[in-house]
Amino acid sequence: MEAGGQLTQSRRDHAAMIVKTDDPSRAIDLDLTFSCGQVFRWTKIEDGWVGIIGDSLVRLQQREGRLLVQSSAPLPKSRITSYLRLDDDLQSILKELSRDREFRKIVKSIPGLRILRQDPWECLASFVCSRNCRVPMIRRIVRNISQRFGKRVTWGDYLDHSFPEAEIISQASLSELASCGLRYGRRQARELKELARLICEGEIDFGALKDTSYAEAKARLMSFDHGVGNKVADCVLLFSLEKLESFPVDVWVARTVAELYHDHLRPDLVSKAARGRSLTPRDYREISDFGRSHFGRYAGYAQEYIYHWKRLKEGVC
DNA sequence: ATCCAGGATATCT
DNA sequence: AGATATCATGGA
Repeated sequence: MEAGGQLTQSRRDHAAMIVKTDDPSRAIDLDLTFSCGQVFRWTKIEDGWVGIIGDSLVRLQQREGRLLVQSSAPLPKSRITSYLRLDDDLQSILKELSRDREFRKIVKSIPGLRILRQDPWECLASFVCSRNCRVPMIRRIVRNISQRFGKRVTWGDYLDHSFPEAEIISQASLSELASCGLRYGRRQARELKELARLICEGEIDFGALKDTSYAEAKARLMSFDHGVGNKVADCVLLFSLEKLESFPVDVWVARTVAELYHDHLRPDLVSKAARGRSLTPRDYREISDFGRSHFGRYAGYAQEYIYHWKRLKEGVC
């Protein structure tokens, strides 16, 4: 191919694709969406967010009523809109969730926060690693795993690594995994390896889980005793398996629900959650079930708004 | 130093 | 079935 053709090809790859977000139903705030603790591998560089979708390095820039998208390799626009869940009518969802004064206040303070549609394996691995960690540490662990086991991707000045396939992790050494910062000695490393193996062997089939009900998919994910309990399962179901009714409960959500909706919970649970005490499975179920019954089919969105609003208010992030 | 983090599991009563 | 003990680490 002649030089002119290559230049044209190169320009086409690096030209910014425009995704329109001017309609209120497609509103999105990248800062809120990437820093709300649902995903751990996007970083803000200058005025853009850089991360990986599939095997491509992607840079997203927020502009008035639109997003500018650039990537190291051509990506169909549908891949971007799917990842960002721009197919969710955010305006309608938030309207449906705004059933009380407290929640309307929350929505008003952080409009444009969206749930993403993540890769299930990366999401599962991330939240298995999340146990006993704060968000910045989760980010570091997931980054370490990617750097050590993922594929190197470069694009201009940017360098990053894809998240390693389950097959790679299923063959990784425990000590090498543990040295990425996983907790509890080699225990979490073993859990991650076992989960990777189950995925490779088809025992965990994300496609099938997407087509299953929330309750069945959750029971399946929790049935292996490899580090996936209530909380991790709910996060994976919400952030990567289309279960928007999932209502994950961590210490922040428990505390905030106890504060805002104390009339709906047992008094002893309210005081326990307010003090940040750890929850029993029964406590977890009570708060999570409340979330689903109060907010309905989009309870997961409500959970994420509550979580991020509280953390911003407390100055944690 | 002490406390805590987007908890899960094995082991009791 | 529901409470309790244990796991074990970087950072504030």
